[in-house]
Amino acid sequence: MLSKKTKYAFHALTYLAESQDKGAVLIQEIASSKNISHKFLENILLELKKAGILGSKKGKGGGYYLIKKPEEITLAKVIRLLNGPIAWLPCVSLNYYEKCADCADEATCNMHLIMCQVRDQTLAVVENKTLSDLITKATDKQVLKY
Amino acid sequence: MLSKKTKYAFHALTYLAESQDKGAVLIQEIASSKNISHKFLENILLELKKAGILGSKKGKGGGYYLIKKPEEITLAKVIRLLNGPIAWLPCVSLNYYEKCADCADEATCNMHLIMCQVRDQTLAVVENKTLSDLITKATDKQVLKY
DNA sequence: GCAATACCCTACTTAGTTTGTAGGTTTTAT
DNA sequence: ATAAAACCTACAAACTAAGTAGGGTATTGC
Repeated sequence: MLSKKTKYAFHALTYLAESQDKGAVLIQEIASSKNISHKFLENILLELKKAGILGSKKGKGGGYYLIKKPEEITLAKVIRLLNGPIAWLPCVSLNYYEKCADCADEATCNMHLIMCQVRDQTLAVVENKTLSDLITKATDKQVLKY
Repeated sequence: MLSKKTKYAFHALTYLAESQDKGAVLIQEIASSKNISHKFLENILLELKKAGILGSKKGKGGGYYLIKKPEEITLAKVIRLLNGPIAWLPCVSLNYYEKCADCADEATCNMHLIMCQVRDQTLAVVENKTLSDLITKATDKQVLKY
């Protein structure tokens, strides 16, 4: 299951994507609009900034804004950042790999092979979907849900 | 990520599948063979029993045994039982469905649709793989790993 | 300049889940 | 009867997620 942190991140990102023409957006504006604790959201936006997804401007008139195009921000990147590994086992994780303690040979381990399949099937979706697939079209207004 | 409980369940099930001809197997035998705390494993086996996967025999000479053929026990069933929902969001879960608070219409929610895809891709694997895909062939001995 | 603004940073608290432990009860074979 | 083994309830410890607190620091508008 995706953590609240991850969901909040997607909420904030979609909000920012829809406000791209307005320049920097206040944390407070996103927080109250999406019903997220201001301080909690602050941490999330900071993480997204450190990951190179968001930029920020300090001082009066400051705020956060996207520094990438929505179609360049994959769901996989956001999920890995806020939620952690996508794989079900450390030994099949591409970004958080850890060797199995009780396994001699990954090439012949049945569980390993099956979990690789699960990972690849999942990645086939989330590596190819981006923020642009989440944002609502102006002409086709709808509520984002998750 | 799969919990230890889930991994332990798979370890125990593979052990039992490989011991099918020997009748009831002691908790202690599985626990020490797979390096699992006896008492913790006890709870897991009990859950598997209540789910109709295992049978048991009390008293002297008792133990646990499979009451289904390995090829009838899907990974999905075990994962749902010990690990919880397979879906990434409650609103796309087939077995643990919950409505989203902040969503009016699932049919038009972009996130909902994408998460359905992830779920279906995952299920395509784990609903079609069974315990028989995990057990080692007698002629092709290998170590199970996860 | 300077005060207001708003991001930045560290640490802490609270709540919930996972993992594991303890001890007793019931059932069965011998 | 007795020993063996599953069954059951409750609790404890460890870990993680979620949220809070308070100040520090850079920038901007006036």
